[in-house]
Amino acid sequence: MEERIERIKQQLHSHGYKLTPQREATVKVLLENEEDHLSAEDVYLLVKEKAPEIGLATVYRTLELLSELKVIHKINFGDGVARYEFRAENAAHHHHHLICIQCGTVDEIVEDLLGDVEKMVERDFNFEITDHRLTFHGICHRCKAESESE
Amino acid sequence: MEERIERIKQQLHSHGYKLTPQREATVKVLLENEEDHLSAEDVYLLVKEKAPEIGLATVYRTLELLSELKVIHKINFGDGVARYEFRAENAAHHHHHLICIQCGTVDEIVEDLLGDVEKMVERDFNFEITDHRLTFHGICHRCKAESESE
DNA sequence: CTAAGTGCAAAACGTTTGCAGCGCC
DNA sequence: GGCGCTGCAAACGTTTTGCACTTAG
Repeated sequence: MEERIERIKQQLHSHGYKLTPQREATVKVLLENEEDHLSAEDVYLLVKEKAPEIGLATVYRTLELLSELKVIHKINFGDGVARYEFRAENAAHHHHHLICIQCGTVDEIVEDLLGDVEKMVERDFNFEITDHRLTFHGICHRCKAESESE
Repeated sequence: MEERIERIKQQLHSHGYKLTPQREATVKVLLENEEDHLSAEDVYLLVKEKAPEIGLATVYRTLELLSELKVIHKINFGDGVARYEFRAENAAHHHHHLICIQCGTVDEIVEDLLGDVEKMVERDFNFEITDHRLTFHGICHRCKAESESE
């Protein structure tokens, strides 16, 4: 945890930015809730518990800054709010999302399912892929278990 | 074109809705620009050329209605605006998007690349897939050709 | 001292909604 | 003459911005 903050601090410094207390609080919240896909509002409320004087705008500015530095990733599941998650350190390491249409939970698949598909797309469409997004919508194992036990 | 409008008219009627002039103008714009992925604002401006008296709210309501009837599909590429495209007639027929980060063009891949991947996900994660979204971000063949010729 | 960073409030953005009026069966 | 549909304007929730103040190097 500490060393990850230290790393982010260095990334900020190398681009001429500072790790202010507000930014540090925001990063901590993101680290502590790495499993979830927090919205800016979520982050704001959690940060406010540690540092009540922080403003929503600062959280937005920090999230945008961290996105620019590619520390976090801004994702959009189509529900009108942006969510944020840490980026994998090694660029090749992709992951995907399973969104439950019943309970709304977002699970992750950390395996890279698209290696072959990407190669095919690059070749057949002469398209140089820099990133991809893959989400599955459906019913998660929890909701399936629940409906079966009824 | 005419028969497609007729079909949509029937779909509306079968659910107790009418094909009003405003709705018809909207559908026509969607049909005429099927290649593009128009935002609500885009549709509004194009419809306004044919029917200047139309309101933006009506366009939104029409697009929502057509989405409900599964005539069109609301998609979100993460740029903050919803876009719309016609749905494939046969539900099994998926397609995916190639978004160019240089020129912004959205191309389509009509092949279903995910058949095997879906089976794997359903089995390994006990997740019942109802839908999926796959987009690749990168540099399209046009921009690649352009940068090479410089 | 200077520039970056902050909090607040106001603005902007895409989208939705309330409502009075209109037009079609 | 009732009801679906429309246009307008106002409201909405999320995100951005302008500005004066604070802080760190």
